[in-house]
Amino acid sequence: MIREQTGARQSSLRATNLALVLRTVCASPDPLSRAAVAGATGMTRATAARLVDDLVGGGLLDEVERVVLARRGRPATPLVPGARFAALGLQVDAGLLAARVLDLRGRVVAEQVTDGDFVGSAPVPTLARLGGLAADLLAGLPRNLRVVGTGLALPGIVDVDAGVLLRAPNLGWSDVRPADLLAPHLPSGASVVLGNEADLAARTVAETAPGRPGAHRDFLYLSGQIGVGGAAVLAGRVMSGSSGWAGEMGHVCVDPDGPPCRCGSTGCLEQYAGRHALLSAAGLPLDAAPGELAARVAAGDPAAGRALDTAARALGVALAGVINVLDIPTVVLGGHLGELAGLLRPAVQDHLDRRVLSAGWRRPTIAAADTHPAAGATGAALRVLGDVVADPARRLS
Amino acid sequence: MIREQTGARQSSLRATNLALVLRTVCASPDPLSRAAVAGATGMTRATAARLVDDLVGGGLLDEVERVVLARRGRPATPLVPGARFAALGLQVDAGLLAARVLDLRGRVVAEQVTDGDFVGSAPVPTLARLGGLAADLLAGLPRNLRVVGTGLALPGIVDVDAGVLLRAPNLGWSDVRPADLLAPHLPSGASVVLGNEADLAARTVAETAPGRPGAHRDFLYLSGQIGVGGAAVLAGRVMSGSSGWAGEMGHVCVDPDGPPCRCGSTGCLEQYAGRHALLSAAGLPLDAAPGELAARVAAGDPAAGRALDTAARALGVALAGVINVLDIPTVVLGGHLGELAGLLRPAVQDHLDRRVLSAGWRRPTIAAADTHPAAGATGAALRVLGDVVADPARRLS
DNA sequence: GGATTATGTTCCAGGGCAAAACAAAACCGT
DNA sequence: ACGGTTTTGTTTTGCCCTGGAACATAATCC
Repeated sequence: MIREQTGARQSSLRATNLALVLRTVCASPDPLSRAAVAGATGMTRATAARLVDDLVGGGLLDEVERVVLARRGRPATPLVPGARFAALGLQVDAGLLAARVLDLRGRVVAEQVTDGDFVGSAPVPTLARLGGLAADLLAGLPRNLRVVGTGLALPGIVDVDAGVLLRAPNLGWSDVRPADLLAPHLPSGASVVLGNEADLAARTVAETAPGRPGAHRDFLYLSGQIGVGGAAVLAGRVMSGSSGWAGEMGHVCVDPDGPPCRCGSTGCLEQYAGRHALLSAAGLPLDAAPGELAARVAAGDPAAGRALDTAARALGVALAGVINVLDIPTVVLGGHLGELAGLLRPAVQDHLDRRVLSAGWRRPTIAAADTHPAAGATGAALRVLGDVVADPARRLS
Repeated sequence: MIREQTGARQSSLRATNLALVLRTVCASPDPLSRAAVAGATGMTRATAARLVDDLVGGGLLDEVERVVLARRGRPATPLVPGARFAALGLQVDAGLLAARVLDLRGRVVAEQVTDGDFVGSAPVPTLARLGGLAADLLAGLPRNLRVVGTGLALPGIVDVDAGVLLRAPNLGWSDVRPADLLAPHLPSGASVVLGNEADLAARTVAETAPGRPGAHRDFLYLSGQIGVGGAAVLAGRVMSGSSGWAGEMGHVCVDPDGPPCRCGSTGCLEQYAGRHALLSAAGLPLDAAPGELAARVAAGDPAAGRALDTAARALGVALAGVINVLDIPTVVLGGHLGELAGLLRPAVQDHLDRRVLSAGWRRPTIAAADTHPAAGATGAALRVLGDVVADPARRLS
């Protein structure tokens, strides 16, 4: 007999409503009162107040000083997400290591980002170095801050459930269990959740703080790194696929007769719009900044212009295919593609208008992510805090 | 103030559990007893029995005669989905009109399928004719059968919420509101839910009866019609995109330098693997059966072989892209592609193995749907009955 | 024919929310 | 200054739903 799903009981009701209240407060751009929570959720003030009290008791919500407000009636007690809860977000990328502590309000409590070249590095020392960064960060935190978990963003294919990095081409890693290597540096018993870097970067676009919706809720995120990663976000949730390996948009085939890709296929998007591909097609060194390419295009350099056109065409073809399948007509460009968004947009838009079937009804839009460095680390922390927001009852008990 | 979501109350709890019980019984291949429901859901026998009693009272579950079973203890009362509830599924396709009544047990209570050529037909008479079919069907039903709603499968882009068929290229229809045209023939007050034909056909793969899981739960469905439609199914749910326009896999670009498509793009999958494209590339008339093509390939006809190879390559390229983005490594072929699945599989599999990034960890599989004619009509009925299973409380009150 | 066993039912207690009355703390007007 | 008004937060009461345990039922087994 297969357990379909567990039946809901009174405590489930409570857990659901606690989550709803916390989510409502987190989602609001400015502090809500108990009465406002009741209004937003349709609950009675009595019920909302009781749930809020419990959340405040557990530290998941804080009552803050009321600012002067010229309004009639008894003054409200403003509620904000609890500052005591935080999560550690880590990131390993080809060019950097990052550790960042984010609290439930979405504030960066502490961070440490170090540049470096980790292409072809060995997993053990690299993760040990990252663990060291994390340990330093945690040691300097206020005593009363509760770090509820750790997330780690990795540039490759990750088996989330098993906690294994299967393959990270840019790092040259495969079959690594980072949690085991990080454990010595983290507080004992701390769990480490893995995630794909693009998925987690996309999450920072979907939510600006734990539970707070960002500028877009439905979009395709394209992360321009050495390769090209991506993620599809629907209703604010990153689609991770049936095994969490989704979002490899860099290997969508743009031209079956195109150049071979190291993945074994031919004509992958990455071969046209990846950072290395773009720069070398423009005749620039591989470590040049995207801004340099933009400057050359502006100066009328024909090779640079051609490289950009080729990339735009490839992006258009690949994205149109994805949009036709998923019906998500908003594209957010991150990484070097975000920096070049201004130059890429006209041509990409043109291709999308022509190749997306529903373009006549809803024209696809292209936006640039305002990426901060190491967005993956922030996303990893958001991922952990998202669990807290989704099930606060577990933290109360 | 935006209403986040409504708070859960006692009645929500009950509604959730009623749905859970009904879903559990529907999902089970053979009848369950009250105690078995309790076991499967983790509820106590008392609670499960109470919920079952309510569902039986409302006709959503039936107690059936117990067959002799050599087991100790008080004999159980077998429960099955209620036979009183049914839904009407309709379908308009380029080659047929169909009306089918499906009950909650997934049995076809009545059906009527008529062939015809509706390419370039006028919406009003065609839908009137379909309405006539439906009316005849409904008139002949047993008096005690409750038809809870109507679903309509259409071969085109549908705005589900607005109830508008935006564009159906094969029919030559655009901006049609079928509900208005069907209403005169249906019982007054009956609602008509629209859906894309491929989405609904995919649903028949995902569930064999209302709430009963089919052979696959996560798969890409490709429906070979005149064009090529499709749907992505994740966890048994058809992904309809942010506006319900998803699944247009026929217009994924396979080769940007390929032949122009009537959609305005170039090198769409449909131009290689669509029924017309395949047949004409093989030198067959457009109304030939897929079996004829298969026969020619078997006989060693070079043109037919080339057509099939081209289609397989295009399918491989397009599907690999989708699998890389969505991580759904199971493909189910329907329509003429299903009939040719045996011949297509080796080459498509080959392309997928090479182009899917995660193929090394989980090899993509290709299956053929055992399509019955007018699967869209069945899917449309399943869609309506799915609402009943999802919220039985509404039917009790 | 009694013991055993599994199913279905009945009864009571506890937890959680709704509704309404009540208390509190501000602003407004005279 | 002081009562009226208004909005927020709290308390009380009642209802609904599930859990748990005891009981009733209907078969098989020995």
